[in-house]
Amino acid sequence: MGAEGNYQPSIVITADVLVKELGLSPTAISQIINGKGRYSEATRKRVLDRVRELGYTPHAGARAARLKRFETFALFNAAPFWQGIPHPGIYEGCMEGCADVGYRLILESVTDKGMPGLRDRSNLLGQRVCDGLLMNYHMQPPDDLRRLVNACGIPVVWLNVQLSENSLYPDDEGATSTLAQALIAKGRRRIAYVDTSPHHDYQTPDGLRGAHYSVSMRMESLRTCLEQAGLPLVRLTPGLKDFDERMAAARAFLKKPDRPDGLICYNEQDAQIIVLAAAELGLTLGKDLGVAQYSEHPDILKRPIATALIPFRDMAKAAITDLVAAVASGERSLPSRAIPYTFALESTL
Amino acid sequence: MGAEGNYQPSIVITADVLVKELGLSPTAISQIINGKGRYSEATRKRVLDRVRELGYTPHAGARAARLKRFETFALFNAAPFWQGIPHPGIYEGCMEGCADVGYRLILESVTDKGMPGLRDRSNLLGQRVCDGLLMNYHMQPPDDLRRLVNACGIPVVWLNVQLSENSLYPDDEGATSTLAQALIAKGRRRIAYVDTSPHHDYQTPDGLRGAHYSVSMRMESLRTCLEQAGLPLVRLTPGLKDFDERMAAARAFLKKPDRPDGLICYNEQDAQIIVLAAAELGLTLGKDLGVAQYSEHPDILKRPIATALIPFRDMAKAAITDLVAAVASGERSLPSRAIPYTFALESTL
DNA sequence: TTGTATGCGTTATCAC
DNA sequence: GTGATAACGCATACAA
Repeated sequence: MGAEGNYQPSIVITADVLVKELGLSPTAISQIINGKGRYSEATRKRVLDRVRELGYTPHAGARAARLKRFETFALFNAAPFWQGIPHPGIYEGCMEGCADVGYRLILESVTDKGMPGLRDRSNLLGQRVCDGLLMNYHMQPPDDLRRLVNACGIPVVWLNVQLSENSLYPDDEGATSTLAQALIAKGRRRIAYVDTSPHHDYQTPDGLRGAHYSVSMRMESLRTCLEQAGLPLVRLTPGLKDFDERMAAARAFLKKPDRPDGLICYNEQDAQIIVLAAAELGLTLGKDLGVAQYSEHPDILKRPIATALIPFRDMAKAAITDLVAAVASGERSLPSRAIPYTFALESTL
Repeated sequence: MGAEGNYQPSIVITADVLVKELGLSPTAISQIINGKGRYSEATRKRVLDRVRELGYTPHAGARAARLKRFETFALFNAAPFWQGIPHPGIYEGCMEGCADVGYRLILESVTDKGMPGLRDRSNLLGQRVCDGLLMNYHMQPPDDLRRLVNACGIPVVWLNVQLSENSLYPDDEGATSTLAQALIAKGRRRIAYVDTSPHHDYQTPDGLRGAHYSVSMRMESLRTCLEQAGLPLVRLTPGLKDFDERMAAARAFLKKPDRPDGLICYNEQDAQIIVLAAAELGLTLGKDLGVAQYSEHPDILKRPIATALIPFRDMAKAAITDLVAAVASGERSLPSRAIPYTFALESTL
C-alpha cells in the first residue's frame, strides 16, 4: 500500500536541467548520453549517474526531428472481420525484435471494412511517424493496398504472405515435407489431409476472394510428397460448417475399413475433431494413428499430437532485422523468403 | 503484379513543400490542416486537396516537440513467463480506443525475468515518449513497480487488476452472480465450481507469490451466491497437472450419484474437460448439465456452453477514455472501477 | 484573412 | 576535453 499517491513533482526533466545542474554544455550532456565524443571518465560518470537518478530520457520527438529517424517501426494489422485474434507470435516477435535494436513499436489495426479510405485515416502510412512498416495482412493483399504502402517511401515487410519481394512467410512446404517424411518413416501408408474449415471462401468487401496461401500450399505440398513416395492422398470432406457435422464426418472417416493411419490437420480445430473421434472409436494416438497439426503452440492439453510450430515469432524478428538493414542502406526492395518451422512431439506420429 | 517497384520518389513532403507550392504562409497551412483560423472555403479546399494528393502528414516528432503532447499512449505488457499469449481483447480495445481519439499506440512487453532493471531498459517509463501508460500486469503488481510507474509523472491505468486507484478490471463478482442466478433459475441445485489449473502457485522471480484476483474472486462470489440461496458449493479437485489426471477427476466427479447439475468453470480448459467427460458419460449439455465458463470468446466449436464474456475490450477502451481525460485535466488519480461482463448462450444453462 | 518571428528539446558540426 | 551555434519541422502569439 505504500506505493500509492507517490507522484513525482511535475517537473519535466530535460537535458537543460542536467546542463544547469552539472555545469556542462548541452553538447557534453548529449554526447555522453549517446556514448560519443571523448570525455574524462569522471565527467562521464557524473553525468550518467545523475541521468539515472533523475530518470532522464531524451524527448523522443525532438530526437526524431533532429536525427531524421523515429527509431520506431509500425505493425499494421489488417485483420479480416472473422479473425478477432491476430497471431500472438507476430506481436511478440515484433516486440522482441524492436527491443533488441532499441526501436519502439507502434501498433495499428484495421478491419477489411475499414480498408477503403484507409490512407485518410491512418497517419502511419505516411513517412512522418515511423521508419518502417510491418504489414500483417491475412491473405494476398489487394494491389491498391500494395501501391499505397509502396508509395510511403519507407521500407516495408509483408508478414505471413508470399509476394515477389518484401515478404516473409512460414515455410509450409518444408514443414509439410518434414511431417510427411516422418509419417512415412513410421510406416504409415494411408496418409490423410484434414481441412474442414469453411472460412476459405472468405470474401473481402471489395469483392476480392481468396484464402491464406497455406490453405493450398499445405495440401499441394503433401500431395507432391506422397506422390513421390507412391502413396495416395486421402482427404476428409472439406467445407463442413459446425461441430456436429465435422464430428460425424471424422467418425465415418476413421471407421472405414481402409481408414487413414496418418493425418495431417490444417489447424488445431481440425486436429481436435480427429482426436475426439479417435477417442470415441478407441483408436490410440501414436499407435493406431499418427496425428499432426500446424499450430503456433503444442497442444494445450498435452495430448500426443505432433505439431509443426508455425514460426511467427522468428518471422517477425527476421522482419525487424530486415527493416533495420533497409533503414540503414536506403534499399527498398528486399527478397522474399521462407522461415523454417520447428517441430514438437514428432515421435508421436 | 502491377503493384511492384512502384516507389515514390524519395522526396519528403513537409509543410514547406505545401507553402511553396500553394504560395501560402506556414501559418495558413498549419491552421487549415488543424481546422483552426478563419480562411476562405476556396483556400481551405485548395490546401486540403493538395494535402491528400501528396499524402502529407505532419512530422510526429516536430509536432510533439511543439505541442508538448505526443498523441501517443503506451501499452506496457508485463507478462509472466508462463503466459505467452496476452489477451487479444486488451490489444484490440486499446487500438480501437486510440484510433477513436486520434492517438497512436506504442507497445512494450517485458517478462518477469526482465523486471529488475526495467527502468534502465525501457524508455517508455519516462515522460518523454508518450502521454499516458496502460499497464497490463498479470497479477497484483509489486510495490516497486507501482512506485516506478507513479514516478513517471504521466497518467497511468492498470488493466485487469484491482488496486485502490487507477485500475480497471472485469466485474467477476457480477458475472458470477449472473451465472449463479441463471443456474438456480433453471432449477439447478448441485452447483459446482471447477478450477483444476495448477498455475495459481505462480511465483515471480523476486519471490512474490500470487495469482490473478479472479482466481479467488470467482469462487468466493459463487460461494456467497449459493449461500444466500441456501445451496452448497461443490468443488472439483483443484491443482491437477495434466490432461489425463483432469479427465479422470472430471469423470469421477460426474459419475457420482450426487453429481453436480450445474458447473461454473474458471476457464475454457476446465470447461473443455467437463464437456469431454460429460460426452463420455452420455450427459447432455443444457439438459442433464448446465455448463458455464468465463472466457474471452464463446466456445470455438459452438458447443452449448454458457459463456461469461470477459470484457477486456470494453475495459481497454474505457482505459483510453480515462487517459485522455487525465491528459486534459492533469489529474493523476482516477477511481478504480469494475467493467461489466456480457454473456453468450445463457439459455443453455 | 495572412505573414513574421519565435521556441519546442535535441544532436551534429566545427571551433577552441 | 569541452562549448557555441545551427538546424530539424511544426504551431502559436502577435503584428499587419
